Amino acid sequence: MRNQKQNERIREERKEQILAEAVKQFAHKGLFATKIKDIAEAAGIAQGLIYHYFKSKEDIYVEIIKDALDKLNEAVYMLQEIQLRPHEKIKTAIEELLKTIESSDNFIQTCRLIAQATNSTAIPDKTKELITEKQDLPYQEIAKIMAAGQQEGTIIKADPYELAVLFWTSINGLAIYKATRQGAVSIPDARLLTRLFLT
Amino acid sequence: MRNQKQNERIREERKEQILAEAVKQFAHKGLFATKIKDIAEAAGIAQGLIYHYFKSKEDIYVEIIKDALDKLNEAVYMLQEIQLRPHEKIKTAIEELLKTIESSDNFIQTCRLIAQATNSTAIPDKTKELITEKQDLPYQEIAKIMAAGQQEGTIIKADPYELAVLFWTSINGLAIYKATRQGAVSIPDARLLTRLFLT
DNA sequence: GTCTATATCCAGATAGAC
DNA sequence: GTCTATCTGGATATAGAC
Repeated sequence: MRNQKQNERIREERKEQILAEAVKQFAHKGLFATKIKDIAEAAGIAQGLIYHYFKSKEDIYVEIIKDALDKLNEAVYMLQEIQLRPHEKIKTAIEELLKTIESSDNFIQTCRLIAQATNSTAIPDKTKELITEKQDLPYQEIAKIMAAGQQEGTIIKADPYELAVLFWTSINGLAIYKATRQGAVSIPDARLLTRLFLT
Repeated sequence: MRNQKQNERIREERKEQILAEAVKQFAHKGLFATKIKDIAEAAGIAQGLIYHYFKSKEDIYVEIIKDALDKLNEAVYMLQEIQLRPHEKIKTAIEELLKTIESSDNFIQTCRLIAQATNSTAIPDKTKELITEKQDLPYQEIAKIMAAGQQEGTIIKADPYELAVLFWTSINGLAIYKATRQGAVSIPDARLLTRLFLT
């Protein structure tokens, strides 16, 4: 039936619209300081309508954190596919990530959301599970690449996982830095950071 | 009068005790997820008694964030005093900071508090002012040292402030990393990070 | 100084009209 | 599907007894 299909499309669109506003609010203020009213107002709908689309505020949050973690992991998987030698993978990864930090609000929001969720014990249990489940993969993948590069003698000798920790904490730190000083901030050149890992 | 003095001492002790518990709670859960009841319970006192010592939850928070920022700045000032050549200052600073991250909960809590406050727009105005007022000093100081080291040819050529950004975002990232995985996590060796700045 | 009891408010969630 | 009105719980903050 035509109407049913159309209704479903509207429903999906509304859901996306609510999620999009919720992402912004959560990224800027966190789970507890964000009020359902804020999200509704930003989306230009009545406060009660949110509950036509989501069971609770927590539900929205969980879905958003899940998306954020998935997005990050997906990016890491893509890195895995690229046909490059290990040290070149690290180099391009850093270049791309820093470029994304400078240009895209989306990625920064993802970082902020994950940082907040990771840094707070007062998040829903579902969120905690998602984090313990999905948080480690990026570290593992980068560690693998580091180890491979060490075999080729192009990556500095050190515990690969520690290098991965350094990799992600730097990237993450820079993303948060950028997020908290909107406007003209200069992100360090990718070559600086690359130097940290290459022989 | 003996009684008055004693009362004042008790008053100060209670205040410190409340602040100490509040720091823990805020560091773990943030301003909005932390309830006055939580703090009171952790301190082993009645919920209402908090208001005998502080005007509001926000007031406690502001005082704590102020202390955290001051503590960081104080550490930076101490670095300034040390009689060392620039590249050695950077080296010792990294060593000391990483050592502190590994051993002291205090410093990590400070990092968490500042990170949360910096990363959220939903904090009290007083807190915002404190941050804009005190946040930049550590970056400036490290940038100065970097510039001095460049004069001597011991620090890598790059914008000094960008190097400072890299310095603090790395340290901060590692502190948060450690905070969120309590237990056996290995922080990268200081030499790795030092390598990033020295020629 | 400390506690218990309570006023007040606000936000999440529901009910029901359109 | 959307809105307005409302219920309800919980949290901040205050009042008053001890």
